[in-house]
Amino acid sequence: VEPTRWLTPSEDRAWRAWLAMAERLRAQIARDLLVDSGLSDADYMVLVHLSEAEGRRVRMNDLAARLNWSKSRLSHQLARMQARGLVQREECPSDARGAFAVLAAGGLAEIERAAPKHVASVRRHLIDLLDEEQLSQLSDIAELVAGHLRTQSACTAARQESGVEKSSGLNAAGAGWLEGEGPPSRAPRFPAC
Amino acid sequence: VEPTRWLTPSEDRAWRAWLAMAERLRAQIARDLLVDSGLSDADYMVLVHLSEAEGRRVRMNDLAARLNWSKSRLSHQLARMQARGLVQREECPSDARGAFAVLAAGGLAEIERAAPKHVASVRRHLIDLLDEEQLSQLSDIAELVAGHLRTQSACTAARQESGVEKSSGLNAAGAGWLEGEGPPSRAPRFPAC
DNA sequence: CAAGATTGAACTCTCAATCTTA
DNA sequence: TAAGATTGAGAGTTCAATCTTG
Repeated sequence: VEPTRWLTPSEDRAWRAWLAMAERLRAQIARDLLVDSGLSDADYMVLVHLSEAEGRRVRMNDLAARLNWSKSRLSHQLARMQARGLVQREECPSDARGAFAVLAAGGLAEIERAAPKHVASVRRHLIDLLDEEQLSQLSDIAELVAGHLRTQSACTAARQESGVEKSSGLNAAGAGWLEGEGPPSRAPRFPAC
Repeated sequence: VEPTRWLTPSEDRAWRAWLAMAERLRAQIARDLLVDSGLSDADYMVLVHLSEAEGRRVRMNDLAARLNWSKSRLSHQLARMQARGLVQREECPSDARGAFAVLAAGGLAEIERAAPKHVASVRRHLIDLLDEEQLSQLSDIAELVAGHLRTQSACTAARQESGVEKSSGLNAAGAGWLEGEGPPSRAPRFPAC
């Protein structure tokens, strides 16, 4: 068994800070959106992607991929949005199996109404808090991490084949505890999820 | 009506990169945890907080606050975990209304088994991808943003009282479109949620 | 059979109502 | 009455099965 490289204090700080930011920011912006515009973040994301697409229509499969959603989730979500007049479904001429999700007039109206307040919310809780340098640091870090997760299957496969470590050459000096020994003091600190 | 300050290209880049990182990282680490250890991220977070607490017990109210969860969510979650032998409930001697969530033997065993693989997952998908400088940049940014959202009620109140802008003195030169005009080209780009 | 998409059931989360005690 | 906590119903998500077409 290999020794577990626990997180160093500064790594743990980064991880917990990330967790707090991710959860609170997501929750707050979703809350603002719902209160201000009556849209869930799922609703909004669908409307954004459709509004940006050529002809305001996207194949279901394609849309699910862009949103990183399962087909099932998208199908249920669109059924609800269709019932509210935000989107429509259309058949695909070139492939009879396929279906298009199409932005309906009501959906366009909704997102046009919602967008200004949503932008303000994003500014208030994130963008306007950061200076130019921090903004570009965040972009770089986020693109790096997201890019590394581009292909989920590759990551999962890699994890199962080889051992768990050696993911990159960046391993800092291995300041950590040994497995079985656990984190030091009373009240052990496991890394938060 | 005030003109909407849309996101500049570099701001939009940061926001979309953040969204992609947040969603993919959360999903991947939750997937790893479930496959490797049979725990949901909610399960794991509860176990972490209980394992770190004095006496491995936390008042329900307190635990809900630390997790940023509603009382209702925590109550349901603990009911499920209790049925699996991960936690127990105990009465509070000093306040008969209160209840403690207590880490059960099974829960301790589960998190001890899960933690090493979880740390490896966190390293693989985030920590080991960043150098020391990026790690501290991430910590600083995340703590700043999370700290600003510390008091959700304050934020919500502030938004409703005054207008939407003027959140801080950091406003860059207002490169944006005017309201009603909308984003420029065909296929308008609204800020993604 | 594989790919595109939908369906239903089980599970999780949210919201409002409820119950008990300070 | 307010605080701590639970409950049940409704909404959203996931998982496996299904249906149709390439």
